[in-house]
Parts: sequence; structure tokens; C-alpha cells
Amino acid sequence: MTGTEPVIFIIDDDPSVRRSLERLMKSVGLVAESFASAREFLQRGHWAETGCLVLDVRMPEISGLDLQEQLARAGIFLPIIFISGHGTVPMSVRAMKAGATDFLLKPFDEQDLLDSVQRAIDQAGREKAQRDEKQEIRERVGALTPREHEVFSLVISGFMNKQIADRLKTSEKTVKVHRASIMAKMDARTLADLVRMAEKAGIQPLQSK
Amino acid sequence: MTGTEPVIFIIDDDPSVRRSLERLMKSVGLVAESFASAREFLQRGHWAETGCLVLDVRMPEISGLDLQEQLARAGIFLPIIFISGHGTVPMSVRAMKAGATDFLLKPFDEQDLLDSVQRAIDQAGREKAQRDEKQEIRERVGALTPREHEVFSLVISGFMNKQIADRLKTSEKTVKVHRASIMAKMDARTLADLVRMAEKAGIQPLQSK
DNA sequence: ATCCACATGGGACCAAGGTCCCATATCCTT
DNA sequence: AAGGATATGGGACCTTGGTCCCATGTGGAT
Repeated sequence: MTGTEPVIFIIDDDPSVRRSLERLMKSVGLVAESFASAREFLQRGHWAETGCLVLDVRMPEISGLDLQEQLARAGIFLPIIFISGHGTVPMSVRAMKAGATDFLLKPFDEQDLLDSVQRAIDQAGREKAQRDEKQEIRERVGALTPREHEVFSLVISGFMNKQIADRLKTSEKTVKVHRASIMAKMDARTLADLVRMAEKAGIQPLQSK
Repeated sequence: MTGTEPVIFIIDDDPSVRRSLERLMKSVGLVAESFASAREFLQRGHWAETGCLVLDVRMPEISGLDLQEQLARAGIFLPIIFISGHGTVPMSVRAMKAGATDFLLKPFDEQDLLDSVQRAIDQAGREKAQRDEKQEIRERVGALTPREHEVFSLVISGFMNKQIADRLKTSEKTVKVHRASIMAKMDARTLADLVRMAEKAGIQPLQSK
């Protein structure tokens, strides 16, 4: 029911670090997957699941910070834990400002990393649940016909059927028909449901004068 | 209309740093106020306004990080920019995890600090506007009588007057009376308004089965 | 003792929302 | 040419919501 098993993506160019991190994760029952470079990770594709990244900062070609930026731009929101052998304050601040959940210096305490990973997984799960709900609602809204969508906007803005009919230059009867079909398609039982769905999906009401 | 003028609170035990930061802020038209210690700042009281803190990490008695924690516990949400002469990675990560907006190392570029301060002020303004709105709504909800509050919860959950009457073991007529008084007190013109207010104030609907 | 806020509710309406069955017209696809 | 999705709307009917005026009872504050 939690959806999918969370996966810990380990990205480090040092094979011994990868092996040791993988062992650590598996020792506490976590699923881990290793990559020797950011490029290799990016080629994997499909990160639909939850989990987090454990990411080395300094790597050839694409640095950890660059990868973080690329993932953000691509709309991939896996939490990132940085590990670094030669991290500096500006580097860690940049990473944290960009949304990293932690930034650990090697050598680090294994338990510290595990704690951080757990926090990241929890965060990822919460965020994914929210995104999924929002996505689900947006899909339903997308399934509305153009006319239904117009009526929808006005309904969640608090307009009465009569006012909606005026604005759309049609009859109140037709508005009622659309409205019924909106409630069915959106799977909303009450107006309160519908308004809350719009809020969750970030759909703003219109100015009601 | 922006509410109140933002104030930059400078907290550093070094008088020359305070003077120079104050001069820097005033040179770009910002209002600054200096304090030699966290204690001195805490004694000032009333931080109703917007603005941000520019805070030295290492200070006698109460460190910058301690002050950050105290303010968070006290529910004072001014953004914090740390400045530090001997900052370490773990220190900066702790500060950022606790919500700091930036962490600069001395000597820093003056423009970097000003940029950070501007970002912090913008953030503070947005967050304050949100908190104020939430607070305003919560006050209105608090002004409801106990019975009105019960009806309110059920209304925003999508229940019909008849169902509400059943649950509260009263008549539909009485529910209508309460409902009208709720709409007036909450300054809501439509049900959609009321539901959105409840959402903004973080008031959850009940299970409507 | 009196006043006020709170909760209750009847009667009478009217406005608004929802749901049937019905029908027409357009446009697009197969 | 036929079917499906979309948009339109009339008629009939019932439910729900909102708003008047009215009234009663209780408990606490002045």
C-alpha cells in the first residue's frame, strides 16, 4: 500500500565507496542501486518510485551539484544526501539551498547516514503522495470538456448557476447539465469536495467581484 | 501598503563588524538595528514586523545556532542569515537544516550579503502575509460560538443542513440560523469561500463516509 | 431584577440546485 | 452514412438553502 519499495541510489566514482555503501544499505534491509557517474544514473531512466540519492559531490564530468540542478530542472524530486571528502562551507550551503536534505563529510558515522537516509525516504514518500494526488486531480480536470472546464472554474469560484449562465451566454439549464457531469467526472460528491480538489491542484478561483 | 518597513537585525559581538554592517545596510536604504548579543536581542521584544537577522555564529553565552533554535521554539519566524569567521561544514549544514536562508563566511562580498538580505526580506514578507491571513481566519473561527463551530465543521465537510441537524440532534431550522450567522461572522459570501478559508487555516474536514 | 448572548424552532416564502425524460444541432471519426 | 462526443435547452418535479418575522428558554453579567 506504500506504493513501491524505496530505492537508495548511490552515485560515487569510487568503487570501494559504492560497495561499502551498498553493503550498509542492504544491512538494514534497504534496496540499493549503484552508479559510477551521474551520466550512468541519468541513463537509467524511470525514477517513478520513491527513495533518495546518496551522491558524491566531486566526480568527473558531471559533479554532484550539477546533477542536483539537472534533476530539479527535469522535475525529478528525489531527496539528495551529499557525501564529500573535501566539502567546503560554500559548497554545502549551495547544496542545501538547492534542496539537499543533508551534506555529510567523509569519513562519516554510518548511523548518521542511515538516519539521514530514513528522513529522506520519509520525505520522499510524503512528497510523492502529494504530487500523485495533485496529478490525479489534474488529470480529472484535463478530462473535462472545454465547456465543462469553464463551468468548473466558475463553480469553484462560488458563482451561482444563473450567474455562470450569464457569463457563458447560455441557459441555466445547460449549466446544470455541465455541472452534473463535472461532479461525476471529478468524483466529487459535494461542492466542498470540488473546492478542496481545486485547492490541492493549485487551481485558483476567479475574482467574484 | 507593504505593511511595516522591514528591519535588518544585526547580531554580532564585534563592535566594528556591527558598525560596518549597519553602514552597509543603510547605504542601500535599509533599516538596521544592532545588538551585541543574543540576549540583548531577545530583550528587545516585539518582532511583529518583517525583516531578517544577520547573525554571527560564534558569540559568548548564546551562540547563533542556539538563538536560531530558541526563536523557532518561540514561534518567531524571521529569516536568518549566518555570518561566520570560522564556520565548518557541519555547522553550516545544521544551520541550513534548521531553516537558515544563507550561511556566509567572513570575509564575504558585500553584494552577496545584500542579495541574501533581499531574498530573506522577500521571503519574510511572503511568509508574514500568509501567517497573517491564517491568523485572521483563525480569529474569526474563534469568534464563533461553540454550536456555530460544530456546524462550521460539518458545513465545510460537505454535509447538508438536514444531516447536520441529525448529527447535532437539533432541527434543520436551527442549523440554518447558525449557518447564516457563520457566513456573516466569517465574512464569507459563498460556500466556496468558506471551504477555502478552512483550507488556508489548516482546518481539516471530517470524514463524510 | 434586567439585559444580553446563545440556542432553539415554527411559519411562510422564494431562490437555487439537482434529476428525470426528452429533443436538436454540430463536428469529427470510422 | 452512421455513430459518438459535445453543447444546447425545454418541461416537470423535488430537494435544499436562505431569509424574513416571530417566539421561548437558559445562563451569566451588571
